[in-house]
Amino acid sequence: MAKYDAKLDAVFTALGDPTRREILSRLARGPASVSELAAPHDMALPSFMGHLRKLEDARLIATEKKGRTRICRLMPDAFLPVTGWLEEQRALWEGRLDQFDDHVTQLARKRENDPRPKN
Amino acid sequence: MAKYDAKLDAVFTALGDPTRREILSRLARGPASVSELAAPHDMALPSFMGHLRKLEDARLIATEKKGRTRICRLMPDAFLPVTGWLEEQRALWEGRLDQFDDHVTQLARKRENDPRPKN
DNA sequence: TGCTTATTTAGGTGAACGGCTAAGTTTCAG
DNA sequence: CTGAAACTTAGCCGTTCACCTAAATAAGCA
Repeated sequence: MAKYDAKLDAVFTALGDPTRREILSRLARGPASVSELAAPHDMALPSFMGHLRKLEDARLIATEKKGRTRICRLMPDAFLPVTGWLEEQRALWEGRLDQFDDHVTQLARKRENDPRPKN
Repeated sequence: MAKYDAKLDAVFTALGDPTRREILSRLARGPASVSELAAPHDMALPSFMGHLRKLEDARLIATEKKGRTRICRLMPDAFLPVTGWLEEQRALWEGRLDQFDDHVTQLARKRENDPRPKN
């Protein structure tokens, strides 16, 4: 477990910014050039490129230069560590609920055998 | 859609730190006091409290002061916006794949009616 | 009351973030 | 060959991050 940890840092923090999430949503619909991606974002290009950089560092996107334009595309597998971690957490949490259920069940059983021990 | 956006920022960036993810994993097994939580983390308490603060701001945990100790517990519902967003992305992505399939299918059909148009 | 435990507050540091402008570089189009 | 398009590099700026130490507070307990 926790094999993905190094990547989780990069991916989660990359997802922690609305601009970057919007970029991903756009790219989910298909590849696009930098300026196409940047157009809806009221931001200087260098700032915008910073976001692309982070997404690429986190392997959430890959880019390729074609002539003078750079094409970006989504790398959906990069979400796997994230969904994996969330799944782990859910398992832990539900495991805990099960224990709680067991506990309650056991209490109930005890009460049946020996009703109102004290109270 | 995107109703959760404000929360997504806080939750994703909260999850972007390994210390904070470990805290969540620990709390998935049940509530704990600040010092219990801090024990495995080689870090000064004030630093550690900073992490708890962020988790609480993101509503991933809730805390309550009991006497001189503060008890922390997981708030698993805070993951819903995250899983929701990931689900949205997956839907977009798969929608795109479907379109691609359609496109290929159409090309194939065309080719059957009119084999080797050029090549 | 006074000691100890469990935070909490205050404040400081260096690095990273998210934004900017200005000035390249590379490629395409005429 | 020249100019516009599409990035790219360099560098500055104020804020937030993730740490730290030192000192203050609050609550049990002997």
